[in-house]
Amino acid sequence: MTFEYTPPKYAQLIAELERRIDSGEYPPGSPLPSEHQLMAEFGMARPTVVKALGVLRDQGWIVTHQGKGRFVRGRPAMPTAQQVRTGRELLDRNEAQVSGRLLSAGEVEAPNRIATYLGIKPASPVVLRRSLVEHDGEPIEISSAWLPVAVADGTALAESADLKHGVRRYVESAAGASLDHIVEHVTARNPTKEECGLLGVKSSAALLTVYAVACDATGRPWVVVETVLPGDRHELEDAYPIL
Amino acid sequence: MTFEYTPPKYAQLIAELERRIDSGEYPPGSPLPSEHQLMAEFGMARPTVVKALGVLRDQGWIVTHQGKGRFVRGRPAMPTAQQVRTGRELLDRNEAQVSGRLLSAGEVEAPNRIATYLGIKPASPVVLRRSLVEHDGEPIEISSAWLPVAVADGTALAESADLKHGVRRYVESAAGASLDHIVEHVTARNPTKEECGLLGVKSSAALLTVYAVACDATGRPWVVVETVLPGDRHELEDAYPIL
DNA sequence: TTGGTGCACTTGACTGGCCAAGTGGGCTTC
DNA sequence: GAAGCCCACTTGGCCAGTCAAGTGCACCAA
Repeated sequence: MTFEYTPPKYAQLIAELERRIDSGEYPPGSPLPSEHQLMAEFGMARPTVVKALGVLRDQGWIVTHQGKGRFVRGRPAMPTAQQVRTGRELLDRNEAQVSGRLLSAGEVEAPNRIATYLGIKPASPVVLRRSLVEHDGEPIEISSAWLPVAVADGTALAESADLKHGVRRYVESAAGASLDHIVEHVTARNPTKEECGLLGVKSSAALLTVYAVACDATGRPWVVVETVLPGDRHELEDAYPIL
Repeated sequence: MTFEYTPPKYAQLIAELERRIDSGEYPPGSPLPSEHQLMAEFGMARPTVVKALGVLRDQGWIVTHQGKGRFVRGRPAMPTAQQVRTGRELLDRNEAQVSGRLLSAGEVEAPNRIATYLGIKPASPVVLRRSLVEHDGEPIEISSAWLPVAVADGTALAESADLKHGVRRYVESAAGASLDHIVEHVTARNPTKEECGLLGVKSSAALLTVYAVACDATGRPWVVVETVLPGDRHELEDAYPIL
């Protein structure tokens, strides 16, 4: 019994056209072969050709002008499935894979900012799990996760043992739903005394802090992951289309 | 002579299904009517129904499981056409509309960071246009635009007069191509002496700095717009999907 | 020369139909 | 009763063709 997988025809056409654009055979600005030419060359019906071209348009490879044709834009410079984002990385980070040490794991009163993000009353009890992340023996980052006690209850998140998986896995099983999107808040501030000692920076240093609120598909927040980085050693990168 | 515009059938189906999901008629988690049921109800052929459902899936309204059906997720919480982004706002900002004053406009040597972003040699000549932005008489932000002289030449960008349009307009006409996407770099640092005076902050304050590199479709950088904000008075927000 | 007409070519929207593949429940058979 | 098969229903993929709408150029007439 053999399992042969042949991709759908339209996917083959997509791959071939991407190859030709990448190779320079279809340089940016040049017109693509018309739908009928592609039908003839690849032996496909028109809807199949159109479907493939629609995907290429949605991904930014080409632009179409009704009555004129389709024109090459080039390999989309924007990574279509976005790049590494701070919040996503924090959510899926595995404590066993990054070197560092757990600072605390337990119940605290929610600071105003965290309470706002989680949609709960200030000073409500939340579970805070905080770690110092090191690289080559140097402290580089303090990362924290804040959850309502109702979510953290019964999970390993409030325990002092290393987590086997990222925070996301625990939250999703407690939530019974999958996390859908992240809202990030970035700001700069001076360190607290504790952070000075942990990160080994002066009290006048500028810290970059990122709060990432992870929500389900209905927009309900489930967890806030936070990271604090010395600004002189790190920068965040992000890319997005204009308009 | 009358011009009546009737949207395509598939667009009408999209609108109607979005309405039903929004109204709660199709609550989250519930199955949508099958393709054949929708064909019967709306009098459309199957490809038309499938096209509409494909758009709803791409926009995050529904999920599909082959063999089982399509299921409602709810109104996508992620704004599909993204929200206001710092870099985009800077690029399209009109000097006549924001209150502030021009600090400088002319040729300087490119700092290392700017030269790297623009893909030119450090200390190459670039045109720097820098403004102090105020709100209610208080300084809140220093915004700058950096361009290779070849791009700025012949435009109003190097002149001391107020710009009639945003930077983007001038760059696009000089480039002969439209700007396609932005790569943002965010970091935190202490202010320079000059910035202390302009922004009215202490020398130990934490400043949030955003560098936005605007590129065309081929990834070539054309301009860097920069903003410097006191971290205690501003924060950046961004939302994106998980996976 | 200039202006307008018409046609060829392009993409957009839609129809009606086909077969394949995944899912789940009911039925048959052991 | 349990295992396995079959079938109905779902979505995925594909085809052949129609009509509409936008673009540009060749051609023709004033």
